[in-house]
Amino acid sequence: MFELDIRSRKPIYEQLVEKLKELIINDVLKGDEKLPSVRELAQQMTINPNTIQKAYRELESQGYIYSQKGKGSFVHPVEKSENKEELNKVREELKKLFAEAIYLGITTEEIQAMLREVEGGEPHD
Amino acid sequence: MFELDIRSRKPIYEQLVEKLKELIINDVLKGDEKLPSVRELAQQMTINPNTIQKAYRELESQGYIYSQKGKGSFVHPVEKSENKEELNKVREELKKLFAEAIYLGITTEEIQAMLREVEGGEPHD
DNA sequence: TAACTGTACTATTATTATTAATACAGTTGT
DNA sequence: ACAACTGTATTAATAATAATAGTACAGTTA
Repeated sequence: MFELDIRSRKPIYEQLVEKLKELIINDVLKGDEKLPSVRELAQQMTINPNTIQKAYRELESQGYIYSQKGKGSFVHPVEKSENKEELNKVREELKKLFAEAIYLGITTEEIQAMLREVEGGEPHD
Repeated sequence: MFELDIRSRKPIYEQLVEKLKELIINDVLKGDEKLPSVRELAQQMTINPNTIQKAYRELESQGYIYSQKGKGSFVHPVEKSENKEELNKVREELKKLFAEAIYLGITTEEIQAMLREVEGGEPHD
């Protein structure tokens, strides 16, 4: 499914959250698609089930997946602008990053080009 | 100078790095301006000097400040696109954030508006 | 019923962050 | 030369967090 950097200083569960978020955002994992079960993924990656569970719990609280006892965990289909907290967090991060990028000398033209590039590749329906 | 969230799960030295970077990027701390000494800042914030040093070391490795034995630590004046590693890291983060923002339903128009906003407020010379 | 699911809990270990106490070398002003 | 600053380095002890291990319970499915 993906790989983690075991010797990174970033906690495993955080890396898991990031990677899964990426897959969901890039529509590799489609809406309502079932994720590997906690135990299954744990075995695949040879890490502890509790660590997977922690990542799933985090993803759920951020609104990216939902879980049902006995059934499994699934990708939360996007209903636009649903998670307001997450939305504002992203807005804040964008502003910070823009300031940093400009500070480092990245031109607004380049930034806009990157935006168009990402925009073009994201018809997630 | 600023405040840290002592009960955040994010390490103190990381918070320090972020805050200082922000001040530098937003030109609150000007080029070649002297930062508080390791011991001084440690006393002000009632945290250990080693923690400050760790943050300063990180900022130096990222190219945001420079330090001189016996003299102090200073804001590194920007010579555009100097730190290529940092540049590419920011580019990568931008792409990820764009994808996430679009996924969450933020329009490209809004993103462009935010960019213009930040752009306008950053004549750091 | 058997074999799956998520979830919760406690205990233990491993890893990392933070503090603490020194020490040394360079700078600055007196 | 001296005192009082600077950054830097090192070692040790403690605190905080991440990760593992083992177990249990409730819901689902065939």
